[in-house]
Amino acid sequence: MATATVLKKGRKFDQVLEGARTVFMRDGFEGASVDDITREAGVSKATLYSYFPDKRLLFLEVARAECARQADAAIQTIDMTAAPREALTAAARRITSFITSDFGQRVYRICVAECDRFPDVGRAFYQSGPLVVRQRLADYLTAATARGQLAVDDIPLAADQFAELCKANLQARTLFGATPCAPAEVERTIVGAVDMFLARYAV
Amino acid sequence: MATATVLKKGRKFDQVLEGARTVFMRDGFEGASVDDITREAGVSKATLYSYFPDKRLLFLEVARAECARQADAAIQTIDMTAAPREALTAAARRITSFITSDFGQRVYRICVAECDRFPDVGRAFYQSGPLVVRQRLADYLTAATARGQLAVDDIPLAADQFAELCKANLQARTLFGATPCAPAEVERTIVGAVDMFLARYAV
DNA sequence: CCGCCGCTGAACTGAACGGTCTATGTTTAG
DNA sequence: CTAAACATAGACCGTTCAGTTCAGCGGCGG
Repeated sequence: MATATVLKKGRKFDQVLEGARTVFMRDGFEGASVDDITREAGVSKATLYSYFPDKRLLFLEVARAECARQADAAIQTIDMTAAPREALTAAARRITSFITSDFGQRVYRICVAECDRFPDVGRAFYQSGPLVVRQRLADYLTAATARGQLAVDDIPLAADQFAELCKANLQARTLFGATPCAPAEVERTIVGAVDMFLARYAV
Repeated sequence: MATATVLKKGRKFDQVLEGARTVFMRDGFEGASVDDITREAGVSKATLYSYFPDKRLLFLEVARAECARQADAAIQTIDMTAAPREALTAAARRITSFITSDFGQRVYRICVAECDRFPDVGRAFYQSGPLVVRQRLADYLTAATARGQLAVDDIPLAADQFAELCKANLQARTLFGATPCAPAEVERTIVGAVDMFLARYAV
């Protein structure tokens, strides 16, 4: 990759990136100081600045890597041939577990906070997260509809609706720290999402 | 109110709060400088610090006021006696218009970003926003179910589901600035939400 | 007319932070 | 073995910013 070649110059490159990841994820962009990052990475400031021209670019690189990681996690495909209830339940479980995970929450929080300052980060997150999920779901819905297992007229809308149903209450709760989400509640949300979706789109 | 009495001392109090509101909403907590706020409020720094011991407390006060304002807006009640389709459509229109509004988006963004540093802000937002909507919806669903117009078993879940369906794609899109949301799309989301909800819970 | 009180505006402090510079290893080529 | 080239640590610099201080101003009650 051209950009990576431009950046990567020494053996401590990954160390810097890893330290930056830790600190940025913990403290956000403004909250993280470059000194913290060097300490965390076990690297000197000059070393850091030899790899990245400034803090902003370092953050963008970390964000890009996180988005890619998220895309990888999301791409674990839905079983395209499974019956609707099974396929949707499995998908819902994946989505809810990401949303309630510490990692998912931190990424979301930072992207929401910083995509004002860094529009690229917001777009990258959206495209490598929600959009991937939406596309996967849409693919499945298309296949299932073709097979006559579902009757979906507006596929993109249905995909969005299902993804959103999986979040019901869970995302807000974890994000604003009102009360922790019990596993039973997650399960209830999943079943509720699948039931509602099938009530609307089953043949 | 006891706390207000402790704080309020002079005629420029509201001026300070208003200026702080403007700047915090525009720039967030870290992004806002106290000097900016005094300039915006047309007030000296000493005056500001005579009302609020520090920036953090000032922010909390602004956030509390914003949450209250949001609660007021949300409280405009659903017509409890209307038929499901009309009542739900009206509710959906209120919810979507708040979500896609500049104001709603800013409040949400700031709360998500800062509720790590200020857990109180997160909780206040949740309780005076999503929770109020949820309660209103639950009240309506209870009434409509009693009237035999709907058949909802798990009322809190159904309320969350409906609120969430209204966000489908709209919130993520506006938040991450991928592409603006056309009014037609909002309408499509509203109709989709109501259709799906009724498919699941109509008698 | 006096004294009080809220307010002003500007100067100041101390700390934090992004970014740079220099002195000191460390590696590699000849 | 030596010297050039590069990597590194961390002191250092300039700036920004929260919060303080203080001398003075204007209006209002007594």
